[in-house]
Amino acid sequence: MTQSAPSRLGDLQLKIMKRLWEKGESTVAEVHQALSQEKAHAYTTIATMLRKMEERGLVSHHVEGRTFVYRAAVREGAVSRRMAGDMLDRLFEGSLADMVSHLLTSREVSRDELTRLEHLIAERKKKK
Amino acid sequence: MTQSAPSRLGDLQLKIMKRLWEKGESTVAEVHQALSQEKAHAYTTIATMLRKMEERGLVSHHVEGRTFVYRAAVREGAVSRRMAGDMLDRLFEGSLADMVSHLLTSREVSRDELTRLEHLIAERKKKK
DNA sequence: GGATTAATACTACCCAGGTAGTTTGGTCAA
DNA sequence: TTGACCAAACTACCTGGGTAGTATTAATCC
Repeated sequence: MTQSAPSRLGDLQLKIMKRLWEKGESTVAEVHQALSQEKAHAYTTIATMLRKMEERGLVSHHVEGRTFVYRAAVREGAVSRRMAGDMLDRLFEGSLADMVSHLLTSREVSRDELTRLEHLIAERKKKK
Repeated sequence: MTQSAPSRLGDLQLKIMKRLWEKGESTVAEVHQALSQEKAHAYTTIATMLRKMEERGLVSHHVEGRTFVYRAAVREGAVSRRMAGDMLDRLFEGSLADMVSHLLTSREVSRDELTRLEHLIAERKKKK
């Protein structure tokens, strides 16, 4: 888990990472199985993608018998933060308030979410 | 401005769009000039990119003398919302609170921003 | 009129994400 | 021991973003 988090991941890559983060480890077959619930992929597509991702340092593998067992090589939090931060900078010049403002006008946000947000902000303000 | 906003734009494309949103209209030379402050691009790179973007419906042009004058064909707000919303769904399953939580832990946020955020949330809560 | 200039058009790459077929090699059961 | 099966390896292709060189064309300046 030393690899620094990338600021961009493709759709498929992100889905694969999510599976690995959730399960800790997975074989190609398991990842393929899991993702195929949502959309069909060829087995080899997943295998190829995992190989490419390993080259990029996103995942690593060890061998069990003759099957590869993959695990994430970057932490979920780090990736989320990098990607979200990147977007924040690219689109809103780093202004969190601008981003939230845009998202609030275009999306349904439950009362519950709003309350959670209030608490987050209040909490953060206290620490300053 | 009928074109529906795309959920992904490359770096260069976004920078070009920002220039067009800001100025309303620009020639290739003007866009090239503006972007070259930050990083050098060949003139033809900008011209090619604009042509590709027109194919995709992101911009349109009219001719003045023999130079093309480009303008945005999608609204800034629509693009920001689409892109930010896409990211929100991809990374945080749509939970705004999760996203803000992550961003608050990893970034400097001024007291001022926090206050703006508070107001945004409060405002939104009232309207529910 | 011919040379220069400045604009677009055309063409060609590279790279990464995504997709998947084909090949190879090991394992296991009949 | 041979054939079926399964896993990885290899190869190839498409797409879109990014990059830029070369060709063409039209105006304008001497």
